[in-house]
Formats: sequence, C-alpha cells, structure tokens
Amino acid sequence: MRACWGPWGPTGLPVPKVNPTPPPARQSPAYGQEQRPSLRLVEAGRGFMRDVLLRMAEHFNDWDLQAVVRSCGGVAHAGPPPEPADAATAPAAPRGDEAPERVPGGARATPAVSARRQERAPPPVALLCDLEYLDSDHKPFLLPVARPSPRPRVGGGGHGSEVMISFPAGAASTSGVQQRASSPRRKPGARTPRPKRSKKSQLKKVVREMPVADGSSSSPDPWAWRKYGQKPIKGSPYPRGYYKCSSMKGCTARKLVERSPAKPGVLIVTYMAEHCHPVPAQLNALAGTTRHKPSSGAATELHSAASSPSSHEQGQTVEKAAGLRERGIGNNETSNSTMAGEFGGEEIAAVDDEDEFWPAEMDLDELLAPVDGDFDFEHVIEEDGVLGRRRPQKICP
DNA sequence: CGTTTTTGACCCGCGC
DNA sequence: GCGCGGGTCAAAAACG
Repeated sequence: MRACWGPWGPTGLPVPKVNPTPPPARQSPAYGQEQRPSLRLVEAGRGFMRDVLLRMAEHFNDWDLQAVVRSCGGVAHAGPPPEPADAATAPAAPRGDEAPERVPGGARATPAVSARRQERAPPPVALLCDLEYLDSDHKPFLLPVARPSPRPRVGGGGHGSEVMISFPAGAASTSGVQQRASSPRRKPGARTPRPKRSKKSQLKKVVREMPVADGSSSSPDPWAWRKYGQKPIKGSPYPRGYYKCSSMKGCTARKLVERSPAKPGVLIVTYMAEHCHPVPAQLNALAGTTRHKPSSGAATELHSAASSPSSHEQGQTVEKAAGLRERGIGNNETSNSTMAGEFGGEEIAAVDDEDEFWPAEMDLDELLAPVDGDFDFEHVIEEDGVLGRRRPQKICP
C-alpha cells in the first residue's frame, strides 16, 4: 500500500471544517443497535477461513472473489490459528459499552487478544479479522479485510477490524447494482429516473469497522475510490462519505465511510456492489487530486475533526494529509484511493511494492497463511497526523 | 487539461 | 398521503 487511506476517504475520518461549530450534542444510538439480527461477527481460524473461501467460491460467484482472496493474502505472516475461544467470544458487533478494550494506539482489541499478543513474539504487523457473515441464505461470505502495513511510518501499522454483513430482509439476490441511466448534465428539476430503491436494497452489503487512526486499516482494499457525496447522518455527529470505485470506468462498486457515533475512534465502512474488474495493478497518475491549504496544529485539527465534522474542517485536514504524503512517500508509491488521508490526519504507511501485499496469485494455503497469525491492533497516530492522498492510476483494458 | 472533492439539490423508500 | 432521511447527481472549485 502506498498510503493508508483515512476512512473518510479510505480512512473514513471526517475532515474537520474550519468552522469549529460543534455538532449538537446528540444521544447517538450505537450503530450496533441498528444492525440486523442476522449479523454475525466471527473471528475464525485457518480451518474456518478455508471453509469460508471454498464456500464463497461455490456460492458467491457474483462477488469479487479475487478481491477477497487478495485481501486475505495480505496478512503476511504465519502462526498458530486464533484460539477458538476468541472466535467464540468475539462480539458480533462490539459497540458502545460492549466495546472491547482500546489499545493505547487507539485500535481495539479484546482482552484475550491483547493478552495473547503479549505472550507471543510479536508477529510482523499483521492482522486479519476473519469474519463470517451470512447472507439470507446463511452462506458464508468473506469481506476483504485491511492488511497491516508492513512498514508503518510511525509506530505499528496493525489494526483491529470487525466485519459485519448486512442483508436487507428478503434480499436473496446480491448481484445487480443500481445503475442510473446515463444522462447528460442533469438540469434542475429534470433528473433522470432512478431504479427503484428496492433493487438497491437488495445489494450485498458488507460492513466493516476499523480504528480510525489506523493507517493500514484505512486502506482495506486495493481499489481506487472516488468520493461522490457526503451526507450528515441523523443521530451521528459525523457525516457519511460516499465513494465509488474509480479504478475502472463502469465499475459499480461503492462504499460508505463514516465514524461510529458511539465510538469516534471507530470507522464504519460499508461496501456495496462488486468490482467488475481485477484489482488495479497500477494507479492513475495524478491530476488535480491533492489539495493543499495552509495548515497548522495538525493534532489540534485532528482532534477537532473528531468532534466537529463540518465540511470545511474536513477540507483542512485533507490539505494537511496531502502535504504529509508528499513529504514522506516515495515516487513509487501509488495509491489505490484518492481519498487517502482524508478526514483523519492519521498516519500514513507507505509501501513501495503493491504486490508485496496484494500478490497477483496465491494458492489457498498461501492465502490462508495470514490467518494463522495473531491479530495486531496496535497503531499510532502520527504526531502531526497528516494523511496523504494519491491519485489512482486507472487500469483500462 | 484531466481528475477529484465539495456541496446543494434532487429523488426515492419507508414509516407514520 | 406526507414527511423524513438517506443516496446520488452534477456544477463548480481545486489541484498538479
């Protein structure tokens, strides 16, 4: 990975606006409360992963298995599989008072995991939350999980993550993404008709949680994303960002990024639809993505970002993020997302060789090897907390 | 110039 | 039927 995306944007952190007007204090319901009963979160061991992947291949042809595979392969180290106890005790959706202990770095880890980590020789920053989530047919489905940064710029790059999947009731079909009829510039009052939302509601959704400050987690996938909207969410002081895959024209993959109102340190990323193309090997050469604005007191802004997600503040953060990237990342870096570093002011983890983390090919054993490792939830927020943004290179056939 | 971000408006599904 | 809330569009601005 070249840079660690921030959730609002790949990193998902709301970019603070200049206007420090604090959001109205609200009693925001924990996101978990909104989850459907069918949601499940399970940390699984190698055996489970194998099973899941195999089943995925069988039942989810419509999903981007390649992406999943690559993601799984991203965790680069071997080790004993997670103890079943962990999986069994893993909260389906840790939130609010159920939130697991928070590691000093800001990432989360269950007590059990933390204890184990201390006992073992620290594996390379690696982690993979293997999650099982079921669709309406109770078929396991795997979500690409963020890979740890092998070379965290500051502190470790590990991260915690939870994956959840949400299927609208009655959503039996997961293929098919809403696609509006392409039309010329829309005129006010003359919008092109959109497909019924009911169709959209049937889209396969994968929800993932990750620490906000974890650089590596901020880029949970190798895809390039383009932000196409942002909306304040009722009940949450943080806005939700909407992203489309920009790796390839016509790709309908999307994702939503938002902060958990209950746990500001946690980002909630929802993936929808699927990519219609392979993982981009190269990212676009840049053009007009990085925006710089005079900035100072990154830490302060970062803090404000968490409490005051006004769009202006967000912009400020973006500027700084871009600046950091330019300072610390080499020529070879490429980013799979243009949103890197947005909103967060989080650290950036640079990786020169994309293949290092996203091998083009990998057999099942290799793929699962990462799962054998332990989880690493450590992460550090860089002092000046700046994130970079990088333009993806399109991979046009 | 090409691409992305920002942001207000539009559109639609759902609950009441 | 109405209103709310969420999702998307697209013009304008920003940036290298």
